[in-house]
Formats: sequence, structure tokens, C-alpha cells
Amino acid sequence: MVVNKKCVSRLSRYRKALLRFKNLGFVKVFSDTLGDATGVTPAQVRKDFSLFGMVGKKRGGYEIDALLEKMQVILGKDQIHKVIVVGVGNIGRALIQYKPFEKDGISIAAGFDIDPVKINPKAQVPIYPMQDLKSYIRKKKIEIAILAVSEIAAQEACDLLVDAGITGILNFAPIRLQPLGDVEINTVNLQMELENLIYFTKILKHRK
Amino acid sequence: MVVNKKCVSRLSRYRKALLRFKNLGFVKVFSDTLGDATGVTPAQVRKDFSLFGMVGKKRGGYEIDALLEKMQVILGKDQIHKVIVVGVGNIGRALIQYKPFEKDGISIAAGFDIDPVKINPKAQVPIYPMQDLKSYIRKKKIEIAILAVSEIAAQEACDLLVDAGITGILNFAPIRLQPLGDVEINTVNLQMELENLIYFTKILKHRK
DNA sequence: TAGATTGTTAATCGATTAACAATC
DNA sequence: TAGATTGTTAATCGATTAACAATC
Repeated sequence: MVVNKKCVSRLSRYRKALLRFKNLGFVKVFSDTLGDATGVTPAQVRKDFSLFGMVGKKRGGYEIDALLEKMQVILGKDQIHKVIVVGVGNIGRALIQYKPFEKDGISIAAGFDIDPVKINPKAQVPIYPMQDLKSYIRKKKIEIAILAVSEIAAQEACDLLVDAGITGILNFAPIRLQPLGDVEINTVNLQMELENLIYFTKILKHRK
Repeated sequence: MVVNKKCVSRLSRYRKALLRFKNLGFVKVFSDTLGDATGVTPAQVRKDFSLFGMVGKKRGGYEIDALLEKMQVILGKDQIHKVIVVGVGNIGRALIQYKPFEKDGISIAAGFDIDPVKINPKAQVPIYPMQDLKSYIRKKKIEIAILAVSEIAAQEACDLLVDAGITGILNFAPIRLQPLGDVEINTVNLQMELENLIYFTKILKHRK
């Protein structure tokens, strides 16, 4: 079982490129071709594939359909994943309305917020009060939550989510969450990303 | 000159923790304390500091104020950075309104979009048509852009930005941009992040 | 002084890449 | 068959950690 995050991310990238190839009418790819398309060395492609148990034919390359089918299963693309959004501020609202998720098999099932003004159970994506969070997660068997609350509220919300049985959190609060239970957390720290860019931009300038 | 991305990200983290310590009235920290607070080994803290030329006193630890001052300069916190947002869809709009940027010295100066309906030069953060992009960047000496257009429009928009002189791009389109010139690109791929969570969530379940 | 903490060097670890035998 | 490409092993690379001498 592959537990390397980068490796799994590359798998997503391969998959996307393969779908493109398939659309163009291709049936097979070589590690070389796919590497080119994804910015990865051919050796890396072959290594990754063998790690995930995807085999090709010496000299014949890899069959695109076979690869896609296997990836489908590995990445859980064989079913639609229901995700909730906790915190319906700017970011939360944007993600609730974010279209591209749909075609990726990700469906935003509901939003949650403490602010009574934001509650709207009748909306296309219903927004419920935080009190309903736990029962909703349990009833609908939600596993993944997007956490888009403020920095100060994030840890508490995280604890609630874990307690309710959430096992994956995409966190937009600019802090390192310290989970109480067994949960996978990916953090998108926008400030840090920009800070990073500012730093490297400065370096670029100095190099000239 | 440190060109390691992870290392710079840690610097952001240290800075944040140090601000917290300072607020609590602390004057010095040890690599041990700071490591604890940021989830980094003390050795890593010291290594990072020495890489950035920040020194402490043997036995005395590091002076918080001195560290912060140095970090301020390294991370460009001594000035306000004007950033533009290209693509005023769900994500773009959310980022334009995202409050926490302000206290981080990041100011969203303007938005740009091709859709005439979205243009609004009178708004608090004015939204201009794409035609004005290049002249705006040049005139206002913008260095960093947030790219929040659709996947199909992203590469072209990227080229425009680079041509106009942008040196840092925070990209939200789920593709690997292939820049024409010298530009630093950080990509936030939301689909991939969720896909990743789905994968690891599945693993967690199987382990039980 | 004795003790604690830095700063740096060396060791370790993990991930990527190169190389090449196996084989289609 | 000759040639090309996989699959895997070994080499390389880079980043993290451990260790410890220097020193406050």
C-alpha cells in the first residue's frame, strides 16, 4: 500500500494526462511519452506504476484503458464522493459553488456555519447550523470535509469533525491542526503560498 | 541565498509562532521551544536559522525581536505587496474579498476578467477587462498575480502575465503551467488535494 | 565552574534517477 | 532476429536528524 503523498499526487496527474491521450484516440503509452506529458522522468513513471501494481509490456508500453481502470479504483473514482464544507465565508462559499469538482466525482453535499444568517436548508447546496454537523455526518456517512472557518475557530471545528467520524480534512485555515484522532489533513495555506512567491520573486529580481 | 521552498515555508511558520510568543511577553526562544510550537525538530530550526544567517547565543537561545526583524526583511514583510487576481469567478471573487491577507501585508489591488458583466472599475477592488491587464501591471509595477481562471484559459492567461512582467503566480487552475519566461509558479490544485484525501481516507479505513 | 544550548559536521533517511538485464 | 521498452536494482541526490565540540 503506497503511503507517499507525492506519489499519489503524481497518480492523479498521470490519470489526467491519460484521459487526454485516450480522447486523442491513443490506445497505448510509453513511460517516456507519459513522462513528457506530466513533467516526470520516465523512470519515475515506471517506478510509480510498479508501486501501484500497474504493469505494461516490454516493448509494447502500457495500455491506456487498463491503466485508467486500475487508477479509477485506486483513486476511488468508481464512486461519487460526498464532501461537506464547514464555514461558509468567502472561501467556503466559493468552494460550494466550484463547478469543476463535479466532473471529478466530488459532490458538495452541504455547508455548515455558526452564523444564523447563512443558514439555508432549502438552497441547492443546503447550509445547516453547526449543531446539525455531527448527526449529518453520521447519517450521510460523510468522510471528507473542507474546513474553511477562521483561524481561531479552526482547531475546535477540526475536533468536532474528527469526533463525528470525518477521516479526511482539507484545511484552509492558516494553522497546523492538531487532530485528536486518526484523520488525514491536507492544508492549503494561502498566505504562506503568497509569502513564498514574494520571497522567490525577490530572489529572481536580485539575480538579474 | 536559500532556494528551498520547504525551508522558506518553515520560515513563515517560525515567524507566526514567534509573533505569538512575543505577544505572550517572551523575549527569547530556544530551538527546542520553537520546534515544539511549529512541529519541527530543534535541529531543523537551528539549521534553518543558520541557513538564513540568523544567529543565537550558545546557552542564551535566540532573541525574538532580532529574529522577527530579520525574517521581516527576508520575507518582504517590510512593505505591502500589491497582488492582482486574474479571473473573477467563484475562487477569484473569494480571494479578492479574503480578509486575512490584509494583516499579512498583502493587498489585492485589482481583478481582471474577460466577462464584461464582471467589469466594475468603481468597486472597492476594481475589476478591469483583460485588455487593461498589461498596462496595469506595468504602471503599478505588480509582481504577483493570482490566476483563478478556468483550466482551458489558464495557459494563455499565464503567458499574458509573464509577458507583462509578472514574476510570481499563484495558480488555481488544475494544470501544470508551462511558463515562457522566468517566473515562479505555485499551484493550488483543489481537485488533486481532495483526490489525495480520498485515497488516504480509503487506506485509513482498510487499516482498521 | 558546571551546565545548557548553539552551530556545524557527519550519519541517516527517503525519494529520485540511472542503468541494465529481461523480454516482447 | 534486432531493437525497443519494461521492471527492478543500484547509485545518486537532497533533505532531515543526530551528535558533539565550541562557548556563553
